[in-house]
Amino acid sequence: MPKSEFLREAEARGFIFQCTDMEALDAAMQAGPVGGYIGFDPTADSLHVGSLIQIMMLRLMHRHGHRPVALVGGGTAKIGDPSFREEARQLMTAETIATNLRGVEACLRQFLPLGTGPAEPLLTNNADWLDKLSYIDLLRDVGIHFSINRMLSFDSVRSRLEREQGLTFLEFNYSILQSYDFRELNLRHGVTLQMGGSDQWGNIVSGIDLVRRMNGAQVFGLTTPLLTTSSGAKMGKTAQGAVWLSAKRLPVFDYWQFWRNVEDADVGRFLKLFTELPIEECDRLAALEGAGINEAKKVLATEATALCHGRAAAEEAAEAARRTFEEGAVTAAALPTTTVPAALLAEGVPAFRLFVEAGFAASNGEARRLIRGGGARVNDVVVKDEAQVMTDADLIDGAIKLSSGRKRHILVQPA
RNA sequence: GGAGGGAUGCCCGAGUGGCUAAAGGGGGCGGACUGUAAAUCCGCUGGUGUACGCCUACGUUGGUUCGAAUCCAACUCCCUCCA
Repeated sequence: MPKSEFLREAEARGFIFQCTDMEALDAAMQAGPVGGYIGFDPTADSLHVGSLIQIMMLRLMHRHGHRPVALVGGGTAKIGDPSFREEARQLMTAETIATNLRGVEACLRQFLPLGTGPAEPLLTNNADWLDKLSYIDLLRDVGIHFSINRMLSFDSVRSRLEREQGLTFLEFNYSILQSYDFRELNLRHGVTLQMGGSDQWGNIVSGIDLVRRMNGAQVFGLTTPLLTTSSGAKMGKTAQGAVWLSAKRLPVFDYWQFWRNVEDADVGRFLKLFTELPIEECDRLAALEGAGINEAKKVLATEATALCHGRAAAEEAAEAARRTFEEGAVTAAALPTTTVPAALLAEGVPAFRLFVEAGFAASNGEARRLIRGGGARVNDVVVKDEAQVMTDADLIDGAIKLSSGRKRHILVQPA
């Protein structure tokens, strides 16, 4: 049982999967503030729920007086992490990386009060040092510490080698650069802990080795469990795709809904991981029986959304959900909205077309099937005829509410 | 370098000349039941069109045939074994 507050709470909340040296890390954390970092690769212009456990970990550190460091992989993104991947990642262009970096940083800012003071969360970019490396120097200074034999033995790499897809030299170097990051952060900011998902274990351990050899410092690694839902699905994937943290990618209402629709069995676990309510409160809510658990889900949704998008937006989403689901209101201001050319409605547009415009169907045929199946509603009235024509006359408060199934709603406005 | 095997729809996977828009499963979407849950049951699941249809699709290209996912040739990629 760890003694430091951070590790105790992290363990109690379910953040810890593996640690390289729990006792020593515990001792270090009791002795004083520890700098710990997590890397985020800019593979898209927003992070998604899959990275949330890492972000929450950084917040948890901060709350306990340690210094969280968020590293964005502006440099490593040029290579792509091959760990546990079946195929090589598509290489990204410099412009894509730059765009993604801005998006990822914005996501991190949503959660972390960044600053430069010794106790404030720090944001760094490994392009700052990786871009400057010279190949020969790197080989001599860093390469000499890596054993190919050992690198080949990592699970994350082995599967790639043993199975079909090969592993290019480019990708093989990812691990070395990530290790080098640890060393740089240790030198520059005194970081002594690297955290990450359990799939990062191999990379983290390599980094610890490198820091010991190059800097002569003892540093630590801590991984979080791979999160799945109770029914085994990978956390954070929904029908629509990833659950994005950026409101540009996923409306706040939908983000709230994601948490609201979590399986019963996951509520307690998620409350502890993705909200900052006291553990006892999480346990109390998770213990609610039957339909009562829905109250816990609402708390989860609002709390988790508040951390991501702010309290006000979260409350608004909760209210929109209440009006939509509990009162059956036709329009609720905070529902996601989209626009269609005003001319469409002025001239009259078939309902199926509108469902396509709203993104509820990928093709006219799919929209027709939705209507045939009885799952399409306009202003809460089931659409019976696929050819039904919508016009300006269908606007209510300047918008038409489209619903696909019980749960997906959107307001369509002419523009 | 040599010898075999393989490439099918979002994924897995059946299919060896017409009955194949292509079995079955998964996933997804919708419906029922419920609690905006899970489990279960039902329907749908290439595009276009109201519809007979038309278009696109079984690694790529070309060929045989009235007709090809299925036969032939070349090419590309992958796997296994030998050296």
